Amino acid sequence: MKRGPLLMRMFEAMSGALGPSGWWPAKTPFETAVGAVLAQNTNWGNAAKAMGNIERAGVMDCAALLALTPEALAELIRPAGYFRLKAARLRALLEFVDAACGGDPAALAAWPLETARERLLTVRGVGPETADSILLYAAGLPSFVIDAYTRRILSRHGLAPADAPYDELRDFFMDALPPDAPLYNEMHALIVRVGSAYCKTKSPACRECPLETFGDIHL
DNA sequence: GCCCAGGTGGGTA
DNA sequence: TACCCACATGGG
Repeated sequence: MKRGPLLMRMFEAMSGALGPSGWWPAKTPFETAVGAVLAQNTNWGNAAKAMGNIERAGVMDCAALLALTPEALAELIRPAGYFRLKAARLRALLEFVDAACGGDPAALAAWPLETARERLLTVRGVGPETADSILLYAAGLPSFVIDAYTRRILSRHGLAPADAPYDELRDFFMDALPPDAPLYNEMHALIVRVGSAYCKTKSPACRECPLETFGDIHL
């Protein structure tokens, strides 16, 4: 089976079992971008606690966050882990968003996709996954997001090696699927939902997984 | 107490 | 280029 139809079958299997995702779990493009940094290598629940702290402090805004001292920002985001590191990364992203997007990352949509991506990648602390998350979920541009769950699911179904380079896996999806942001959005959301519920690091747990019988190769 | 979670960048050979 | 490591909290 060609890759496009295969991926669409995978999409249908997950979508049929789980229903619509309504992702990213943030209210605005700005919150989405903040969340993308806070969630790096971190349980979403912890990132959400940090987001709640920012919200309650009344500083969920580019200028307001930039006005905080690095120490105050770090303290607000402590529950997200790596809080000193992430305070510096978040600040770098905020400076970029302020200078290049007038404080709203949704404005990235005014640029061609790969141009916006290259510029985001110049920000210290923004790697390919964070950049693609912002492009897709905050700016609505069709940039497919590869994360740990995507790697694990592809590799467990024999579709790609787990340690393949990021951009290769991104191309794996983008060469096979039409450049459709809502499709990429929901596909990645479903992958994370399936991955976090069924596809654990240890013990494949494919029983009851919507992808248990997907494709010819599965565990 | 141990393992894990929606990465990234810097250092060393 | 290819590893190896630091970064840190909170839940199961």
